[in-house]
Amino acid sequence: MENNTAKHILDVAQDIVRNRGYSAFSYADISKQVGIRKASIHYHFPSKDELVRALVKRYREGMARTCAQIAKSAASPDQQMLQFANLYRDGLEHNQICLCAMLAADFAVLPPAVQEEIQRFFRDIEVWLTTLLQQGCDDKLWDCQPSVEQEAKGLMAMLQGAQLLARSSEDGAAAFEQLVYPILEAKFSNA
Amino acid sequence: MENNTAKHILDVAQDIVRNRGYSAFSYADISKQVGIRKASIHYHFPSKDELVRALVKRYREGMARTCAQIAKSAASPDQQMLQFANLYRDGLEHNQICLCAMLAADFAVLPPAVQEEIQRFFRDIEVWLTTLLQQGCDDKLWDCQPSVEQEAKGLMAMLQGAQLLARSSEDGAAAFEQLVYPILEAKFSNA
DNA sequence: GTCTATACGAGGATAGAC
DNA sequence: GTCTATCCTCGTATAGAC
Repeated sequence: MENNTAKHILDVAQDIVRNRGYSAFSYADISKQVGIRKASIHYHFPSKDELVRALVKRYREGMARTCAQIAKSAASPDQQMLQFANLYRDGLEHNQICLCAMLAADFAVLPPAVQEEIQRFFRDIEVWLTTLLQQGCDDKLWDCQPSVEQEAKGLMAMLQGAQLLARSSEDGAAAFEQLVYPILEAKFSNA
Repeated sequence: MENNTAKHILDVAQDIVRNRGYSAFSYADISKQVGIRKASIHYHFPSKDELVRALVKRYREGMARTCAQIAKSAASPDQQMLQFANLYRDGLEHNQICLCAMLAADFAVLPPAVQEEIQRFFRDIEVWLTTLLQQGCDDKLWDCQPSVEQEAKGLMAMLQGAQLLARSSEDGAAAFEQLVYPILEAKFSNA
């Protein structure tokens, strides 16, 4: 139980940013939810830029671990694809989209170090998806046209976009499911 | 030439919001670019909420007109689809994504009146795309699975998501093209 | 590590002169 | 219609006591 204050701050900050965006989150918000004063946050993270940079880095590394676990599981490619999509759906149940999807929208106002973390996140995801698609093609389950790379990019775009669209629905998670699942079913089932 | 100040303010505000988001735009920004004082903006738009509401309404109506023009043109369904996609690409040349895509990310911090405008925008787009897809299916050009409605949702999601992803690339317009065009080609060509 | 106190700028908004 | 002047709140950040 090494649940220190720094982790608590990042947890709260992540909730706020995923829900409201980079420009609309403040030390005051964190202060209230963590239960310490604004000034105390600066002890753990000297500036807002540093805080967000650490936040995105942690998020990216966590996502990489989660994806690695999915990949090394015994699940079939189509099950892996569904597990991956579910990562996005789950956040929507609390009105949260992917941290990096939100920050991609805010890209123009981000400090350069954070911009680089975002780019790396999407690169990692694209590589992971490409690998999964390649496996499905090798197993003769799927047929990726015109290429696995192209299919991976298209899938990423659809998932990111579906989250955005789901935000403006009353039940975001349901809207996401209705949009994404039939498409995944049609393209990446193993029936 | 009835290019009054109110229109100038909205033009500038639109550029800023599409580039930086709702929370990161201010009266000071508009003031500088329009060449009037902050206080003068309040004469045209009493509050920030009113300004953004007028902005989204104008954007939605303009988009509806543009789409109507595409629909009533002599262009074939696949050409219409390309023209539609190009609307999104064009903004990226100035680092701008669809106003409503940006505001969908900021949805949680928007005043209710603006939220309703956003929802209406996406509804309008979805109806328009569904109509186009239905026409293509009627003409035996395309085959929409599992349904035209589903295909329309998926297309919207991909286009919105492709814009987001393109933001973090150096050349956003090029990244958008490389992601979207091959997919449109594969699905909605008339060859 | 967390606190109080404070600096300093930027935010939206209003009153009233011109 | 646009200006100056001003208000009040909130933003990040720092100094120094405990």
